[in-house]
Amino acid sequence: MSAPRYRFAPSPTGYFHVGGARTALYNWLLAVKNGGTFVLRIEDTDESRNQPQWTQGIIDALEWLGIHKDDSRFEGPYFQSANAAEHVAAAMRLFEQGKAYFCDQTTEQIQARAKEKGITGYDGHSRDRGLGPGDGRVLRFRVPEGKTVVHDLVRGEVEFDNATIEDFVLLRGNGTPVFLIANVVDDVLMRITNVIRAEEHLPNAPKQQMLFEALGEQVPSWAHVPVLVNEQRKKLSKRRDKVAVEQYREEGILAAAMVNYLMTLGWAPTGDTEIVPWETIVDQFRLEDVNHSPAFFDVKKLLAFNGEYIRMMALDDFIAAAEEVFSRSASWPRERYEPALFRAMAPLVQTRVALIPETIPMVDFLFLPEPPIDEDAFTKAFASEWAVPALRDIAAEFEACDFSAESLKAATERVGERHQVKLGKLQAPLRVAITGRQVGPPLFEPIELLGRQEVLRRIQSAITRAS
RNA sequence: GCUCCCAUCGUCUAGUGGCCUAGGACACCACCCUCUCAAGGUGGCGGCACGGGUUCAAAUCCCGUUGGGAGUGCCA
Repeated sequence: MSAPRYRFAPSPTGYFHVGGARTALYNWLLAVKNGGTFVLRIEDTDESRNQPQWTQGIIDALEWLGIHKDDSRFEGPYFQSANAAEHVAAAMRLFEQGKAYFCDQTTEQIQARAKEKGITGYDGHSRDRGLGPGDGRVLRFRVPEGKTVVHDLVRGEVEFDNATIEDFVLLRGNGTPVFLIANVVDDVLMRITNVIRAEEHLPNAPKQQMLFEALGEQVPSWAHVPVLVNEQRKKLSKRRDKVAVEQYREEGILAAAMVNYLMTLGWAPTGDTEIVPWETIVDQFRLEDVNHSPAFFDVKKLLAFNGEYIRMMALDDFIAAAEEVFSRSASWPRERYEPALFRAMAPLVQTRVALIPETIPMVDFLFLPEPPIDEDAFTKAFASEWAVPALRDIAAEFEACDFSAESLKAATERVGERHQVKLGKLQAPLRVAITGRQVGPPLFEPIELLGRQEVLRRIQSAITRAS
């Protein structure tokens, strides 16, 4: 028994679908677990659609997910379009053996006859007309009588009556192969032993199985995993839904969180938590355990996973990740950035973000010359008549205290007692004065970091603004 | 229409005939903690689609119904 070979065959589309990410992960996981190989094949019979940057996009996305091109278990990328000659040769072999035949019927003619007969699809009109190859003639597979049963690792045995499968096209009128045959021939060429793909391909399985058999080749082991759906329970589509993993990545989803989340769709690790390391998933995952029904891709839950992963990060890693995001942000005040200030704040923001980029509005006020005032927050915070007088008192207290977070808080509390306002309420105008916003990380630490002069200036500026 | 697939809390799932008055996670709600917001802690809400069988026993097996989905291209 030779080592299994799993193939992942995405189409070059310019973006990497989360559903594709999931099947890629399944293939990779099993290849790793079973000592096999992960074979990447860019699947398009049309050479012109194989854009190099799209292929690179797929490789980058796989890399991000932890499927590394330079890993010894990774093979490819191969390009389906490169094998066109082989595809045609195999199809012609089928023709010579009488397992396929040429047909000159146009789509219109086929439809007209189908309508007349009250059937759908092609009726096998040219089966016994003995046509040879010719311009505009398609080569169709002569579907044998009987039944085809597909042994599927996730769904068991699926039986198809061959009578319900029309004589499908192998070669187009212009002589080029269609994906059904190209796919099978490539699988043979690349010695693929395991096919794991989305359920939408299940209806293709009997057709391809018949081709493997007609070609005298070993049928691979099939596994069709359920599709990912949106809240309307429809298959995730580029038009309607956010499906590009690149987009989630840009928004700050961590690879580990994405991988973990994707793996909990249709499957779950043992125990009371779904947040588990990749090694555990590899260890426990079995295709046979994958659910049979479609799973809703829940962005809210993905975000929750991401928050968990952020909180699990070591402080230094969190800081590095945040600084990476800062460096890519157009609005980030990079010329005034002080790493030490952020380092002091980082532990306070780490528990407050679900996405790394959310760090920016939590700390930018430290580095901006003026706090970015949120008008609504400001109006609300200064609505009470005690706001301005209390702030004046706070300024006076701040002037006198030793300016540690602790004493700043104590000072503010004293002012609160004087004005009969709880700290929870009193912090609102102070917070807006300092940070510009009504919510954020704990207040007194950044006040300490900002320093007496700047803090008093911001308070004064807020008082002026409110009057 | 035809073919195929599917059916446990709102969502993702555990469950492979007795351990199930169905467990966990996300979301939601309440309380605790608390300088806002989070995080954390505690508790709560909430489900086996329906109808028949089989069995001493069914979420689990069988049949049917209903409801969802996918495919139905000289796309992949």
